[in-house]
Amino acid sequence: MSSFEGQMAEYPTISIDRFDRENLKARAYFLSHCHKDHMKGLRAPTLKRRLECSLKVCLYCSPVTKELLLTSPKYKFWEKRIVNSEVTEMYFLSRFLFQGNNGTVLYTGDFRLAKGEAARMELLHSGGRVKDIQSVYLDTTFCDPRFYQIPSRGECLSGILELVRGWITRSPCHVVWLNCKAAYGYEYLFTNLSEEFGIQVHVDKLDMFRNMPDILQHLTTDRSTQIHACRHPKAEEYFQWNRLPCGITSKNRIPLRTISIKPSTMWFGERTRKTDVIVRTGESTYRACFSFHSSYSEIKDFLSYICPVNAYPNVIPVGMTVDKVIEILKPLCRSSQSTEPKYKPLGKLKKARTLDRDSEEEDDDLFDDPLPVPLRHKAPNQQTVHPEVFSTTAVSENEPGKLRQSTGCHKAESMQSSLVANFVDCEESNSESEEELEIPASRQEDLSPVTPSQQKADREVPQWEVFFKRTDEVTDESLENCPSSTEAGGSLSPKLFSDSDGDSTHISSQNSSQSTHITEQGSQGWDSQSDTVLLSPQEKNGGDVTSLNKTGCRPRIKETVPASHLEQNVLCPKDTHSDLKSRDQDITVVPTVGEPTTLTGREHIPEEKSLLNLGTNADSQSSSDFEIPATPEAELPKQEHLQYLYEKLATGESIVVEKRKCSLLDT
DNA sequence: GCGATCAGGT
DNA sequence: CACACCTGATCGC
Repeated sequence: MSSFEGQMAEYPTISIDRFDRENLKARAYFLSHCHKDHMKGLRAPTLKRRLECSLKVCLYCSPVTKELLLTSPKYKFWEKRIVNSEVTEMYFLSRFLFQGNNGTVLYTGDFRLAKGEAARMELLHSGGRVKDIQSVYLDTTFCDPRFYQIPSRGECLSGILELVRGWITRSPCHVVWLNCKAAYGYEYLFTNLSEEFGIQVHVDKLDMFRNMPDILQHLTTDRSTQIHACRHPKAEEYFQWNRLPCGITSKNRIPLRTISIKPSTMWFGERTRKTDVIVRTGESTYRACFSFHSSYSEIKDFLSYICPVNAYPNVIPVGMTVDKVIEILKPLCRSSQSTEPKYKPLGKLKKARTLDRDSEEEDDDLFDDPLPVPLRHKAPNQQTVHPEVFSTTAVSENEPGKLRQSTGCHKAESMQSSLVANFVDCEESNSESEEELEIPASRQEDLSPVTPSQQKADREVPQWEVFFKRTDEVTDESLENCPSSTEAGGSLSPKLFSDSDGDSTHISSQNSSQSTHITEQGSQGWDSQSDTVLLSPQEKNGGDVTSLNKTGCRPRIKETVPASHLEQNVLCPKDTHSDLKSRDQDITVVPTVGEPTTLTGREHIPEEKSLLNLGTNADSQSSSDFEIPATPEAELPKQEHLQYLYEKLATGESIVVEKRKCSLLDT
């Protein structure tokens, strides 16, 4: 369960995966995926009211997330306020990378990345090197030595396929029920099963996938299939009586023979031999290994690779404490690894400021100073916000050719001061106040969007600068003032399965590791296992990464990835005029969004960015970089640092050199 | 009546 | 073990 409060110390004016409390004041929202624990407050009346008053407030999420979100009427009010942030959907994970004056910050969302895979993620690299990441807000669900290793996705999928095969091939009346807990996230499992056996998977509803053909084709509402993933509150009880959640108990008058497979996380210690990706828990019940999150060793591998200055846990595993988790993360962060001086994030440049900043801003200077260095390593959600000024740039990878940048500098007012003012000026009136400028329609069109529906939204897209401003527009008071809104086993081969009691294992993960075949397929999911590789968008047919590959196109493993050229991918909001100014100073949001679930579909979006990645490389990064591991350990003298400095020097910006200190969350 | 929270269960 | 919900009870508005 995510305990992330929604705000990042570096960019406190935006909120991610949390929409309550302090987050009600955010200038922009980001949703990484549609799991309830990441949607807290998203449909609350208070937020809804705020939207009605603040026309600039938008929600950034991937098309797939948008699609799933809007399937529920409860979230319909967001429809016109959703901005497509999809960029590199090839990752199965949903993550956002923010690049701005306060440093490059990565919010991982929930993710699972196999060892070594970070090296293939273009968004994390620049110029053949790992980017200089100031902070990472990490999915630490399994950041506990107890969860040292979790069988790879490919291994797990392989085990499930074999289990299913051993059952459904016995007779048409032998059916399996996939007892899935979460609403989304198992799509890759369904699509792989469907593809493998040529049988669609029965689900209760599939309208949410209506625009995701690659998933849709593998699902059905016809209960006569042999593979079910339907759900019902009393499903377990039904199952006891050989009744599936959808109610059927027989086929052609012949009683069904059913087995249930419950995807659940299985983990193994550092030295334990990994085995049993499938465990038999009863006469006709099994548990199959399945994880949405990275294992302890995967987390460490990932973190040591990106080597950020700071790492903040988004989740505190049960039985752990924040301090303990931090103790684990800290040694993997830069400050503790080398003594080299590191450069602090630069504050906004004066030069940039003058250029970008809106004239209206009053006390810009007050906030000019570079952020106090080490961004506070306080808790992720720090209440005290420092006023900061910065310009933002959003790049959309979608349209390679069109890069829109928006830059602007804003300084933030202190919360108090801005509250009222903003509320009055901006929120109450639909017309944008000075701060929130209207974006020329033409410009907006340029933004990345894609789907028709989105275009509309895009038009209303607020300017990035606004988001990052520190002003808080909403106060309780203001909220109140707003107008109220109107609106069986036994027969299976012993080798394959083991009884939960113990001993026997069945489908060994070790063996399965060889099944590259399966693994490949598995790569579609968001998380790729060790052998799986990230797929490029194209492979998916424009579809989602996740799941799907199967449809016709088999994912190739080792694809080089994606690319998100960060620089290119920016979602960009407004401001054309300031365009290319000092890019460095702008905040770039590079959402690499994917549904954690496997849905990363972009199917509904035609042109898609599929092209995005591939082709163009933005700056210095070339796709070839993937193949080249970016010397993880090479801590320092990074070229990028030098390059960074050169750029700063070239633009006349000031550079602050900081002595390296270890400052991982100072708590 | 609704939402938020907690407990409990799958 | 944990997860990602669900349900139901309680409390407050």
